[in-house]
Amino acid sequence: MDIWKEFEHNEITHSGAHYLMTVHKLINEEGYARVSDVARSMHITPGSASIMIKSLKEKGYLEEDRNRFLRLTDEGNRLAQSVSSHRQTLITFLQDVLHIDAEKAEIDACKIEHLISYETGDRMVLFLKILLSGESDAKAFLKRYWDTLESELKST
Amino acid sequence: MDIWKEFEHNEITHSGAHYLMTVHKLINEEGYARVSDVARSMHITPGSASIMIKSLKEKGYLEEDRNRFLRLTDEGNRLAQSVSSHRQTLITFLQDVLHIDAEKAEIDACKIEHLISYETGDRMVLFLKILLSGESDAKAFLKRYWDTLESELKST
DNA sequence: AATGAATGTTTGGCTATCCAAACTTTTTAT
DNA sequence: ATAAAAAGTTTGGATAGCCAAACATTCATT
Repeated sequence: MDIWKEFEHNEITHSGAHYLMTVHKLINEEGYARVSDVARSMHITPGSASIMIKSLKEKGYLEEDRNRFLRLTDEGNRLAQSVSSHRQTLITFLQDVLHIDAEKAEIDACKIEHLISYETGDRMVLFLKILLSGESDAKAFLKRYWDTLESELKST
Repeated sequence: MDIWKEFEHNEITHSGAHYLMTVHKLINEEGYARVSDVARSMHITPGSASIMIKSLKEKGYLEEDRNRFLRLTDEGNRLAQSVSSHRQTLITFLQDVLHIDAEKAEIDACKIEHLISYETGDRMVLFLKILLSGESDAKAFLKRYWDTLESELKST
């Protein structure tokens, strides 16, 4: 398969990832999540949510009890956590390292959180851990980057 | 607009970016690019290429001369170069810094090259320039990351 | 100029994902 | 128990982008 065609072949779609994370969030914050709760929270119509949630159930990421309360399966939970963790890692890198402003950092992170591989996610976590560890070499390097960035921004 | 819905709102789609980069590549390597050349190069049917190329012409990224040879407009060229440069930057970061293997690095880079903002792209270029400059602090930090990575990989 | 190959376009089908609106089912409150 | 509200599903329409196959056009060679 051509590399550029791999774009479609992901474990989860962007939309699917956000459904799972919304269910997770609602259960944590409200204690439960039904189709219409998810729809409200995501600002989509109940019709769209109904269809997408059916498909996520068929894919084994969501379950529903007798009273139509949604639950993440183990697989769904694993995926939601993986995507959330990728997002957090990316936001940290963009915001705290590259110094992209918060709004743009969130948008970029949200766009790519479900697309990066586990490997990339894991290595970024390690990379950031060491980069932000406070060790003198890391601190010196970061300062050099930030200073250079600042002077480039000033000269514009 | 909810942040997660921004996923769709990009200057160019993944597919569109690859059409533009293919036209660019073909013109450089073969001297010209027609609909069927693009289709062949991308391993898609001429029908799909015909339709997508029509839409890229309507969007002002491609032009066709009297003999149906395709050309990038200034806008198309700018976009193709921007996406290519993002890709190269991402590959460098993933491969030369994080030490992701070449194949995985290419796939990840290809998935997100058209999604990151100019700002992120620019800052990554600067970040990499300083990180890979050979200065002692950067070198020490990188070595620490690589050593830690290696010992983590060994312990698995 | 005529024929066959190459090239290009159109049509209908498929998946994903959204919306609006109609319809059904369940819950709640009287 | 019945009416209203809430929740859920279905249907039809839209966009993006792919394929297959039918169709149209252009080119190249005799």
